[in-house]
Amino acid sequence: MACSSAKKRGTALPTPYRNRSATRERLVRAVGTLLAHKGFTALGVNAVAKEAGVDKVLIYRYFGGMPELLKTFAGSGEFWPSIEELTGGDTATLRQMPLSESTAIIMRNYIKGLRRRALTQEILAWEAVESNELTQILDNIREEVSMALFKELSPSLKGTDADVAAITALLAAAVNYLLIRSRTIRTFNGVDIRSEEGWKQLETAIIAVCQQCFAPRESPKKK
Amino acid sequence: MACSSAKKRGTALPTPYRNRSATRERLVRAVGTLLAHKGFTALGVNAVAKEAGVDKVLIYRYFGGMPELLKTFAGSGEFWPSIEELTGGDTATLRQMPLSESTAIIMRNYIKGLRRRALTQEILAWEAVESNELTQILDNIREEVSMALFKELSPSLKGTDADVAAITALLAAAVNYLLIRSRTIRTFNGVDIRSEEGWKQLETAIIAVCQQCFAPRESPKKK
DNA sequence: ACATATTGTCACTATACGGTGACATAAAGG
DNA sequence: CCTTTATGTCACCGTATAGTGACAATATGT
Repeated sequence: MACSSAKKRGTALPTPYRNRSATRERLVRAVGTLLAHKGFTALGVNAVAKEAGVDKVLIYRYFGGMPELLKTFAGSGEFWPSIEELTGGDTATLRQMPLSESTAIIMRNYIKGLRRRALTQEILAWEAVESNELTQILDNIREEVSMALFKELSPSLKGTDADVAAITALLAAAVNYLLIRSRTIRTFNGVDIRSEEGWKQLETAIIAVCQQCFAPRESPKKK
Repeated sequence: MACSSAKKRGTALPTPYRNRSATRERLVRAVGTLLAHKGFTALGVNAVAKEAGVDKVLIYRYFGGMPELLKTFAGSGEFWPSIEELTGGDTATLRQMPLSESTAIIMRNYIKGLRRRALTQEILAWEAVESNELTQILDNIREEVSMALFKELSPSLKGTDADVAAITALLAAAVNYLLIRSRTIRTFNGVDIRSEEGWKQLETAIIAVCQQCFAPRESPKKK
């Protein structure tokens, strides 16, 4: 594709820069850098074109508009932890564990995976105020992954009375919210959500919740 | 709006409509209705002035600008559950309860109090993307209330090993997030966050977490 | 080499925004 | 009564946005 076309007529300009796919890619990458750098409030055709160093009309020519460009951007990276990332790779052994253990591992990987994705955090904040191609794609992936995880852990689900879906929903929602808010505030409920210690604190709390709520029944006293 | 003022100079029209405080109030109320109706993305001097039916220059004359108007609006209503609302009124009896009970009550009141405040939910979403006079005030109130609650429950805090601050932070954060997201998505982790049943499900899950994690130690085995 | 289609630049429209100055009109006070 | 002050209306400025048409420069195919 990168047809680094030969010079044609004379005048060697070392700039064979008339490459459609290259500029397309520059635009897509510009979305990412702009999103990570300035946030989504600054994301518009003018800003993206300026960041990419090309004319904004090419956004319309090559993508049809910002929505399509966003869609392309959404497919250009991994914005969400995959099942492998969440489970640590071996779902087989995870399935054998008690639910209190497996959910703790998953939540720990979830925190780690999201904390290192600055772009995803930005999109998470975006999702709070707007629904567009990008956020919908991310929402779909999230829901698919969680459903697949439930399927994966289904044998473990029998051993508990707790509402696993609701409790894990709460924990994941809490992580999402605190990540979003850490961009604008420092403490939430007295917890420092900007420091490493604060997140260690939250992580151990989450693991404690998993262990307390999903603990295997040792003495089947009731039912 | 229809300032049916007298036509020309003569004759007393029964419309003494040159009232500063009245227009001030109209502007403040316009912020509320606009915020509840169109969301904060539509909140600007032009929109507020149009909604109030007055000229936007009065926003500058009477308030100095949007930030001050927002500040006034923030002081014009109760956007956050008070301690009384969260505790149910009698903090004395609450203090006697085991922590698993008192936190459950507080969380239940928190959900109820926030679910009925549509405007607060809008501001919560706003906080995800921007920091302004209104959101800062709300953040301060929230932190103050939570700190006051901790003080109120301090006698109960001795009886547990759990990190009460971290766990309650998680639960409150989860409620905030799910309320925000319910405006744009229907299900989160398989839970229907738009239905009454879904929130009942979440509420029982939260209460279960409180009971499991803050349960009083019956058998003091360690320490 | 030439004609053609592609790639890119520029200028422009229309719209909306925050903000300000000039001016009309009403109330208040002498 | 007339003057002064407060209240409200209007027109405008500068800026930024999304989007489009015209045109230059380059690559491509014959």
